[in-house]
Amino acid sequence: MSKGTVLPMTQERRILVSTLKYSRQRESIKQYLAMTKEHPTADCVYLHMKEEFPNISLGTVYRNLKLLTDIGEAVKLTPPDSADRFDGNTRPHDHFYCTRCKRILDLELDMTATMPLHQAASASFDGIIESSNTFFFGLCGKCVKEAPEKL
Amino acid sequence: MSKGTVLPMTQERRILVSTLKYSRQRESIKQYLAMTKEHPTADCVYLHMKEEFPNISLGTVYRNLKLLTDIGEAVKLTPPDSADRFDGNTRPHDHFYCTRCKRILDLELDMTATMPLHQAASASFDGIIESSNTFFFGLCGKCVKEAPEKL
DNA sequence: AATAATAATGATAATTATTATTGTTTTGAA
DNA sequence: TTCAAAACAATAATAATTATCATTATTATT
Repeated sequence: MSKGTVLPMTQERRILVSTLKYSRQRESIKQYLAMTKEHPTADCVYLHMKEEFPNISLGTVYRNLKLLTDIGEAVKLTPPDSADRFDGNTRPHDHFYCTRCKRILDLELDMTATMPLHQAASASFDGIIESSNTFFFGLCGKCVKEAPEKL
Repeated sequence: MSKGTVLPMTQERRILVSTLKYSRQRESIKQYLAMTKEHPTADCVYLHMKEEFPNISLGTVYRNLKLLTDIGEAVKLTPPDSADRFDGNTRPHDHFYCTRCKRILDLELDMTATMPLHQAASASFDGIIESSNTFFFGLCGKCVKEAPEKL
């Protein structure tokens, strides 16, 4: 099965999806997520949206981020020690979380490396594994360069 | 390098560790984490501790969970859609999060399966990867049995 | 095009998880 | 036994997120 962070759609949400109405705000959020590689928090998305929609409400941002996540047009990431982040790249991929600068970076891993993990997990488990997300921790290249002595 | 969820100890915390004083509350929390397989939340730990220490404060539980995590005697897990969980099993292992019942289960994976992942991640990355944690999502065996029709 | 139905919005209140503060008690070394 | 440091309980404060509600925007229907 596919590897990734997309959670299964619920029955309730399926109904909601069928009656989805267009909104300029949601469209703009989707577009922003699609182009950025920053993995922004809800608040960060909010600040960006304010440039286009000065009156946009933070609740609207949260509502749409959840909606986009539920219908599989965005992915929610939950790092330790900070707020949730959102990623418009919905292809299965993993992430690196820099413990110094708190940035999240995409990691497109080799399929031959990820398959055995999924296989091993399924083999040693009696339930059904639908997806997975691996968070790698350490120091990003930028942080290593900036202060290599602090390793 | 080792695989797991233990974040690197900070300088500040290292000092704290060197002057650590005994406390019955912390000892009990540690013992509870060591024996349970439930991956309890801070609040859940708090309720258990109340049986032994009726006056224990939730703040004390949080403080000690963070301390135990920092000195590597516990591991903090950050699932999506719910509060942080704590695991007294500090050996590197991954987790399964049931999207239906929200339980977290331990997954001891085959090393030959996890190594290529770590290697692939390191190879395609210019920083330093110190550890990782994979969250698998799906339905646990119990949920599949209880309602197989709802797959 | 006017109208009706309803989904989405902005404003804001409420909730949840977590951290910080403060005064008191416990611990362990001198 | 004394004393400073650490841990405590109680509680206030903060941050992130969700819920409520009256108004506005979107879509389907006449």
